[in-house]
Amino acid sequence: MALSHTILATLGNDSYSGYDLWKEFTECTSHYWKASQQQVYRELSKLETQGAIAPEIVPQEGRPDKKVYTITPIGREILTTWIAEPSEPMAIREELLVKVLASHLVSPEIIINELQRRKQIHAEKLAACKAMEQEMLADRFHLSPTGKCGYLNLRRGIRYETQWVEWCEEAIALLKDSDR
Amino acid sequence: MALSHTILATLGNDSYSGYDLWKEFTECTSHYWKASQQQVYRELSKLETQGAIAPEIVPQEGRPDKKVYTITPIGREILTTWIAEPSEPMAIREELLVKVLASHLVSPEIIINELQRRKQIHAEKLAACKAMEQEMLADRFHLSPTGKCGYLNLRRGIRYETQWVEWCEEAIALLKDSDR
DNA sequence: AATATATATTCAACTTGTTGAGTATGTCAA
DNA sequence: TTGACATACTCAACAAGTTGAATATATATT
Repeated sequence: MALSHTILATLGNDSYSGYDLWKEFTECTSHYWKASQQQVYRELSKLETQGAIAPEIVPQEGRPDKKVYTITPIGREILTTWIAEPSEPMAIREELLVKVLASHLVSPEIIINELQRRKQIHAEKLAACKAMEQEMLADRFHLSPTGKCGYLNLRRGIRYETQWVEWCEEAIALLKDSDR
Repeated sequence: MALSHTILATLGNDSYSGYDLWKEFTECTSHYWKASQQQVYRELSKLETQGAIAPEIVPQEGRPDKKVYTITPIGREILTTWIAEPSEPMAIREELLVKVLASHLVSPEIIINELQRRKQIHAEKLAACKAMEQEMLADRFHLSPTGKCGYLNLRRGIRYETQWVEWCEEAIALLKDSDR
């Protein structure tokens, strides 16, 4: 939807290579977006064509050279214009909710097992987020403007995972009840 | 990602025309998915080709005729197989989070105003969801297997909107603090 | 009578996201 | 020394999602 803006926003905080960006977007702590390697590289080459980002080839020892991208004034302009635009809420688009919606067509154990598995996944993510929050709060970086912005994203992640865990519990309880 | 499955899941509960489905997917109470008219009609024609759904032309007075689709045994088979597969968590992919991530590049008022606007939107959605919950709880339909599934989706929606409101408040407070 | 809104569907072009393969270098452990 | 893994990037094909327009009928408002 707006991967190019997400890349620009990330490059607004620091310089990254395509590979580094991809890792950012696949890590579980990156709650705001996800993207495949191919998508990241494609968007980077588009942004480079637009002049929004500038590459610098960084030779490395023992590893392939990497292209490190930095945001340009043009890119910064695109980014700040976009930030100032109002943005509408996005849909959840969560498969699990769709499955629950029609789960009366399958035996309750199937969906209860799935809900239990998902609860576990979200509980683990939540633990990882909370650990990261402790790290952030420790180094006082969270008090800087950039740090605060990152911290708020993490806070959203914590709330998000907390809710999933709670909802899974609620759903399991209700569906188990109908089982009886 | 899986709009066809979402359509099948919806048709698993009741029969719908393309237009009715589109309305379902654009209503704020449909928390699980959203889709454009064009997407809905395209997926419907694909599903019809597959034999997963069967159309019935319903003549109407004073309105264009409509094609009402009903799920077939083939469609039910596709749906139940899909429900039984494990599904991984989806990314949030929320523009507002990306904007907050780079919001230190713009003046704080811009992002605070946007957060206030969004808080308002989510508060309204939350109120609508809660009203719908009261309706559901009143007619005892929520005790049936199909009703429970729909109710759980609504509960997820309530939790989702609640969290947005709370997070917006937290974000506004933290960013106002840095303003001083 | 004209305009706006709601119902109901279809076509075309485009952007974004997914999947799979392919190239290349280096580290670490069995 | 073979295999697994991590770094680093590219190409191609396809599926899914978005945007804009077009067609048609009926109701409500101005």
